[in-house]
Amino acid sequence: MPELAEVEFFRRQWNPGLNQPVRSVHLHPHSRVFRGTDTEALAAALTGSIFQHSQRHGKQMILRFGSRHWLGIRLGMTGKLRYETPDYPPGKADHLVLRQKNGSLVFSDPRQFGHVTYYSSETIPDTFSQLPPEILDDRFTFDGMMHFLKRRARSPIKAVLLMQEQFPGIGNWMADEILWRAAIHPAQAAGSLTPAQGKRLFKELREVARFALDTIGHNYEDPPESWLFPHRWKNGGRCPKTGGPLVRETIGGRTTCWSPGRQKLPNQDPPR
DNA sequence: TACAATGTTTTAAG
DNA sequence: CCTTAAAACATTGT
Repeated sequence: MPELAEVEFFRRQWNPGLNQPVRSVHLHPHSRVFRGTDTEALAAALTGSIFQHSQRHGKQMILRFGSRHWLGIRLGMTGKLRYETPDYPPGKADHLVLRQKNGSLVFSDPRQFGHVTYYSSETIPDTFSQLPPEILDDRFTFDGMMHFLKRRARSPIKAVLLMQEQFPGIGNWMADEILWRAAIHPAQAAGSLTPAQGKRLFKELREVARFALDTIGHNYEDPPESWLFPHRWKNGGRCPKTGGPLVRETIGGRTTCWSPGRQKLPNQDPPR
């Protein structure tokens, strides 16, 4: 479910528990979401510790408990963070529940593509601090982006936008929204973008990320009707810019929506 | 029933 | 070693 701004929204859901001790930890030890992590150590470490801080980078979150305990959380397709009552009874998909005096911090994920990892260290784990720059960071540069596109020259631009090592936080709906705004066909080869297309892509990446964080990140409201977002899953949906029909097709392994009247493939082999 | 879902990770081929 | 495409993961809803 979640991309950049949705992850930010869910991160905030646990804010009521900040600066409060965790009284007890409830988890399903063999749940897939804990793959590769020591659940006994996690439970022992967090019991009695204070929830100090949380931050997000792309779709990843890191939370600090006490002085040397960290939880890395990724939400996968269906993960959520919720704040429930102190005696909230965990449901089937509630893999982790941290009980506090005033409420329960709940991580749920029916599909279990999400991931919860426990780290013990004085400082923030390298796996988090070493992540590539976010879209809105000054270190995310046009030249760096174009270099990455050249390294993925034959892949459809849609597939390249989903690569977290260059575009942290971008997911399926954001990629479609950005390409639609930039008037680039999602199947166009990443290495064939003109400098002008690159400039538009770079601009729209930043604008969509900024707007999404400022709106969805706070209250999960849907983007406005003037965006592609509200129209992209509707059968018979129409492009808010051209009024023409929208098309859906699998590109880069994901269902992709675009406006053929606006997003055209460059002519490669004009008929003789 | 069959298929698709706002996501990674692994596997295999070129 | 690098890029690219497809399958796999597990569950729910249409």
